[in-house]
Amino acid sequence: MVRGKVKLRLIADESARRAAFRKRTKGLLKKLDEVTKLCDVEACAIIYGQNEAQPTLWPSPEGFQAVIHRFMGMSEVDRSKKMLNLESYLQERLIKTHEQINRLSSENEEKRLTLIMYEYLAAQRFVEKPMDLVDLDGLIRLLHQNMGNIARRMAMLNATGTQGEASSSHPPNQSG
Amino acid sequence: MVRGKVKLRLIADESARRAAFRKRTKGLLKKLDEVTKLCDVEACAIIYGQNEAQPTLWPSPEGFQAVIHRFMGMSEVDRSKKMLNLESYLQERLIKTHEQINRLSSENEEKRLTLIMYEYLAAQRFVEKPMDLVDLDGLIRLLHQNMGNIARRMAMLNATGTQGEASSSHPPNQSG
DNA sequence: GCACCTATATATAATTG
DNA sequence: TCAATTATATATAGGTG
Repeated sequence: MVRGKVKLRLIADESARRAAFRKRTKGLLKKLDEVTKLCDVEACAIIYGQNEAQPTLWPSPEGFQAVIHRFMGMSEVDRSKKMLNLESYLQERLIKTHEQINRLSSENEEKRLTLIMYEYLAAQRFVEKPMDLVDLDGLIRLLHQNMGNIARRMAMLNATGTQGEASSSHPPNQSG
Repeated sequence: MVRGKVKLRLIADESARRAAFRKRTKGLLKKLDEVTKLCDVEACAIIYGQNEAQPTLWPSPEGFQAVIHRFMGMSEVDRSKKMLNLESYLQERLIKTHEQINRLSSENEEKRLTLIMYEYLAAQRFVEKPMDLVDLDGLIRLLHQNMGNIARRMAMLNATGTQGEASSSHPPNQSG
């Protein structure tokens, strides 16, 4: 019997498949480690094993996050334009949101969403200064209490600054 | 001279390093392809090459996004608890936000933020039904126009349903 | 720089304990 | 199931055009 050589399709035998998965994942991560060290590049990977509760993150949960955040941030160069269409990315997020709405319940989820809200408001300058980064509960209360003011300011800006066109991209065109 | 064997540290010669990078990246992606096919697992990877304008995404920009969204969604099981601390994740986002505030200018960024806002409102049920997924500009107008109503409903919910505690995590404690 | 080549190093399928 | 072994397949460093 020939050793080695397998066809490039799903390994039928389950335990053999798991064995192959363990070995190959190990090999893969080693290669990843090598290429990043040898060539000084940043990289990360995630592998969702069949029976694994947790996906494998490389180089580490934190390292993985860091690289993903770099990617998701899309703020260094305008990678985004060539890599993925922004509109379709937004639409995908929107769809995801709808899928998730029916599942929302936990307090943590509420916190997450409130923070997202804060991101929006801060970016739009509807809230003035960085709030305490630690007290999320306080942040939530603060946002809710201030919704009236925020809405007012939004309405004002909307009334004065509206371009009103739903067509193609032209910047707001206001000087310093 | 001995062929093969290199030490696991940065390759000093630039062109040799780039050659190694190309070869090894190719090999790496092949291995990734193999393990996913042989063992039927979901995986993705991103590699930021030194001189590359775009990072290499595997299996494709779209496939990469899909896996990352699965990960970022954190809604299948409660991976999040073990994998990363939610609070620290939120804080990191918050810091990122502040870093980005000073750079915001493009219309696209405004759209992205508005959509984030919408995610929040939809999840909180402050907007009733899925808006048209295509007309982002319309969505933006709609949100701005409705901020008054939204704020009113928020204030009401806040007044009636407030738990008011800023302490540790305890669920709202409401039965069926 | 790239494509190919070939010697060598490495990864791993199949087997054994 | 896991670890170790070993035969084989594959990846790749260094070389050539």
